[in-house]
Amino acid sequence: MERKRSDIIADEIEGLIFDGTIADGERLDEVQLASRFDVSRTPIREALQRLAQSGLVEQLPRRGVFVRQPGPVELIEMFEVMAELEAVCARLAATRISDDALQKLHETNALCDAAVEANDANGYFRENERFHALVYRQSGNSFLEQECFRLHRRLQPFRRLQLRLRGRLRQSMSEHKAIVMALENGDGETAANVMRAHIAVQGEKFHHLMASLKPAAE
Amino acid sequence: MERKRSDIIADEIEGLIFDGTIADGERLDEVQLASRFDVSRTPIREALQRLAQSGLVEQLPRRGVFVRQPGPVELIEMFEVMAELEAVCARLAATRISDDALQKLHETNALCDAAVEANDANGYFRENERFHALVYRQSGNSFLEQECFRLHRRLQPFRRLQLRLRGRLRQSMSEHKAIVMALENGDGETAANVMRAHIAVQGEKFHHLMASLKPAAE
DNA sequence: TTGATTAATCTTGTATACAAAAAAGTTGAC
DNA sequence: GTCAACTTTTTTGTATACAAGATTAATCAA
Repeated sequence: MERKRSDIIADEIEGLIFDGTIADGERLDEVQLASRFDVSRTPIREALQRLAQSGLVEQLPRRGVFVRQPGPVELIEMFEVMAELEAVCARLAATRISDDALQKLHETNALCDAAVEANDANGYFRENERFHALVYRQSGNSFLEQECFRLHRRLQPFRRLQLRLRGRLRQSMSEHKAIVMALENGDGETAANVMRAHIAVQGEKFHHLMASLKPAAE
Repeated sequence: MERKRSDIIADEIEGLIFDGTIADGERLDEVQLASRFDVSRTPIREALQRLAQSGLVEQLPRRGVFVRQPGPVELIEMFEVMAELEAVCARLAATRISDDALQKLHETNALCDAAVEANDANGYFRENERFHALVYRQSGNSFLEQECFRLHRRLQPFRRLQLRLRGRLRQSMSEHKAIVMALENGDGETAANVMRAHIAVQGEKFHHLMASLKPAAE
């Protein structure tokens, strides 16, 4: 199934927002975007409506659409929900996971480990994504899986920042291992608790996240 | 903030799908809908894209949009996620709820009780909604609250069916009371577990849900 | 009759034209 | 100089026109 043009444009605009080309609070001019992407206003409007529904921009009727980056409070809230959703995945996965998937988790963790040793942040990031995607899948609930991906995607630009914390990679790795161990033991509660703590914004992570928001806030 | 026309149309189309005017799998003809609502294709297309994003219809590029009602498996999955989300709300609310909100929960339950005695299904339904909305709010996480409302709304047409179960109302009431008690005690785990079981589709509820789907399945 | 190839029709996707509302600019009174 | 009412311009929302892909119908060969 091929993608629609407006979906591609929506993704591109999303990119422009994430990389700061379009700043928070700024109005997204339809004609300007139309000329930038060399299309008419119609597909631009479709893309903007898609972004409005995903919450990345706010659409004020008859006034225009504006970039609305989440503030500190909303961001904390979103991470809390992400932590809870992933915790649910972990708990459900504990009783539903396949041996094959457990094997894959071990493999992914090994690659993660190697990336940490090699100080390969990108490699770590990639395998980390894979780890979490595997847990989503092993929840055995594809609707839950989709919801997790949706929120994960929305938090992506902020999530990446977290990993920059000194020593965070190693701690994150040990949490991954604890999660896999709990899954192997079929201990859903432990898996959920570790996963929740793994995602949750707390302690130094909180301060770091706040610090990363400073520039956008002023 | 006034609503957009296409949003109103989207809601109306949603209604047409829910009340069976437009059946599952049917194609939503743009020109037909345009003449029905006496507008051009433009706002119809906007409405359809909104519905596509909410998952109520599926949009196949260059082919059209089709009603896609959830099948049994997806429905069970959605209810499982709803149960987990509400359980999270309950657990968080246990440590965050205000005295005022606890008071309101008691009041709502009293009205619920009265509706059960009076065999007032609609009244029960209304107060039940209020009860759950209060718990969402008291999670202290407005993003979570919104997500709960979103899924709740999507499950609404199926949720209503559940209450028709003989004796379900009284059991549901006692579950509500157990939840409030747990919240009063600040016992998040109990509140979460009771709430999860309260929403989850299991036992007779499962068979009832399946039975209600039969007509649409054949 | 069946099957495949091509032509006609229908439907979606995009561009443009128009209407209506909001924002910006201007004029004039005080 | 400031504020208010009016005018102009800009911008969104809607309708319509056009382009291109998909579906259906039709033609023709085996």
